[in-house]
Amino acid sequence: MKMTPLITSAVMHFGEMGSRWGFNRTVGQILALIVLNEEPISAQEIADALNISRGNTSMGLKELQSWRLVKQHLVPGERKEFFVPAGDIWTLANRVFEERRKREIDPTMSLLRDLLLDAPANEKEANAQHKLNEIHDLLESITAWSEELQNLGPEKLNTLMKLGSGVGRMLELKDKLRPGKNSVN
Amino acid sequence: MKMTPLITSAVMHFGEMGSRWGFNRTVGQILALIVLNEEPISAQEIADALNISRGNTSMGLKELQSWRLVKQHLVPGERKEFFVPAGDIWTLANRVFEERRKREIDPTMSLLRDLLLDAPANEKEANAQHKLNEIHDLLESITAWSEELQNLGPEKLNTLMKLGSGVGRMLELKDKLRPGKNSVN
DNA sequence: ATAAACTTTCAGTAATTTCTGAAACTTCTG
DNA sequence: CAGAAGTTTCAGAAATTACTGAAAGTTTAT
Repeated sequence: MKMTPLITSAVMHFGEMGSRWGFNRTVGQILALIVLNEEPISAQEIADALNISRGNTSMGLKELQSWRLVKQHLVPGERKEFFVPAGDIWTLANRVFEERRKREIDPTMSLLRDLLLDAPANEKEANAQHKLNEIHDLLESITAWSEELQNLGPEKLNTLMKLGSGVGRMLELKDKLRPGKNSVN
Repeated sequence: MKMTPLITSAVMHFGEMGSRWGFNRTVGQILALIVLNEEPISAQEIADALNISRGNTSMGLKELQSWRLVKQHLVPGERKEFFVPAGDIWTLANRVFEERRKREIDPTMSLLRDLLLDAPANEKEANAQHKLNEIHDLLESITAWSEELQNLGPEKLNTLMKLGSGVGRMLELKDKLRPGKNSVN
């Protein structure tokens, strides 16, 4: 399980970036290693390759499973558990988005909803509530959007992508085609 | 500068979430406080309201300025510096996206480009490079997409939003309307 | 030029997060 | 069922990150 120089660079980098992506260095490294290895890899091999303790490896794998980024892979005849990516790159990216949304947006939405229920005690609070409401709506849009894009799937998303700045023009086109209607539904 | 209970809850929550959004607790609290206060607020007032040291406040404000989320606001006749949000909620959200992209995606894209330049040393590396290439392309799409959506601006984005799952159908519609063309451009 | 009012910096400390490794646990095999 | 092969847990240690507060710096007024 010695890593080639190329894989080492990539794994180290994903470790550094890990913390920015919502998990820690080790978890980032483990993920990179699993994704870049065509063969399933055992926990012990991971610990050896990355020079980390077996315990830490176990925790990292647990976290990656909770993010649904890696899954176990049973090799017939082997006692150990092996690990493989939980899907292709597109799937993994989607999972990261989803999990991050759960951790970064949902709790805030929930708090904002609560705070908006109470009647404002005074002028100051009324103003703050207005701002909070704006934030709430924005987060709601972002959530809806990201779900939308996910459902679209990679192919259609790519079509839309290639449209580039044409998206704006297409929206105008649509309005001309179906005057008086605001939705295709 | 005593905070009302509502504002306190919101500020505390944004503090907790701060770390998940890419900055630390204090920075999150300062941002919330500035956004929720209609009046410009001084560094000293912030330090008092949040019970943090003047030094920490200064560093937090510096960071928020580096994210382009707050800006200074000179009150005529006052010696102190006051602070206000650097724009409306939409603008602030965009800035957060942009800054995070710079920190979370750009460095990886750059590394990936480098790693893809070298010829693979063996079978293993060739496979890894293929995966890295997929990741690179995905990140590129994400970047292009987010720029696109930002340029669209909130109004058009909302139109698109309301379309909901109709976006997919609209793409098909487009293809029927302009057979043989793959772009509106 | 001095002093007053304010801001920034940064060395040291405090708080938080991550990692280790030994012990406990689980499964399989003979 | 004993023990071998493997996994997980978790208390304490190590590493990292954030915070304080005093000293240095800046700007304005007189």
